[in-house]
Amino acid sequence: MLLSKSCVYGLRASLYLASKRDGEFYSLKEISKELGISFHFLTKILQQLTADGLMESYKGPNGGVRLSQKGKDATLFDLVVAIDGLGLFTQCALGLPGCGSQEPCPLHESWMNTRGSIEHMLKRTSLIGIAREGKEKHFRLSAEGKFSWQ
Amino acid sequence: MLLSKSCVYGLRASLYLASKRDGEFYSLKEISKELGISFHFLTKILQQLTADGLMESYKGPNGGVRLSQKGKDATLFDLVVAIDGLGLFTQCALGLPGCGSQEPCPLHESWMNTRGSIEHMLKRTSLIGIAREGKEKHFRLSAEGKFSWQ
DNA sequence: CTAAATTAGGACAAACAACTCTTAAATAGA
DNA sequence: TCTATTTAAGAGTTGTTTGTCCTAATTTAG
Repeated sequence: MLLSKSCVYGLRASLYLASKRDGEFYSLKEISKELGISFHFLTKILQQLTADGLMESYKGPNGGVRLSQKGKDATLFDLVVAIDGLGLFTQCALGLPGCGSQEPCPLHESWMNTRGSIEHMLKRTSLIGIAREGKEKHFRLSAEGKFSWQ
Repeated sequence: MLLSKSCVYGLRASLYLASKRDGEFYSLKEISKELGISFHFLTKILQQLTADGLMESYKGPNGGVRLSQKGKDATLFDLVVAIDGLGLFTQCALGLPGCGSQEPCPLHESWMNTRGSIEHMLKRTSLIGIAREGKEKHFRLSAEGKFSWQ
């Protein structure tokens, strides 16, 4: 698959937060339930995004997580890189180290283009953009339809 | 990563065979050594391609594998599907089951396009096409440069 | 101050992908 | 026929990803 499960869960949780009231904290319990993601697993992933500065967390009753300013400004590319790293956008399609225009593998040229189009797609898509569009078009964020845009 | 290691190894071995003398058998020992791939692991992968009809094998001294006619006609898409399956070309970027134009996830439209461009790239690239081009341009198929086009 | 709710963090378990090893079957050649 | 060479097939091992569980640490409310 293109993105790891961790990455997909992180993206969906981020889109969830982007769709909610700005500045408020939402508990992991609620997010995991509405999106149908394992609570403990999601905790790990969002801890990573919090450590990365894309989210802010608050402990205690009525605590939870929310997007930081950096998170609100983020594109999907920023989130993917935060979780899966840059590999998808830098590595050779055939896994050859040092593949480049100097010593290209047979797929180098084609893959550079395709890879670029993936990167471009993720970079031009912002969290808040999707949140805005999602409210009109009622995009899905969960398998069973538990989640709905406000 | 986009493709599994098994898939990448299968692709590289197929490109290896496409670059060699047509109709001759090449031993897995030789292929694995020149491409720097574990012998036993490569064996498994090429067994799969043989079972799929993309390669033919011959046991005993001077035995080995070669591309079948189906293999010679194959595009990279055929090989990827044989090893990694159709998932990359059918699944939702956010892993949501039943994602489609009826109930799209936020990435559906964009991902359809990107996914299509990956599919198109793999479908327009044939093994023999690369083998021909590789002899001119000396593409790399192995990490340490053990392999060279004839 | 105490209890409850929440995230943080580590250890653990299960599933899968990647790789290794051993034995069997087929074939060629002496 | 016998031996060496090669693919076939299955079992086993290792490592990574995914998922679970338990114990802190923090904060709110009573």
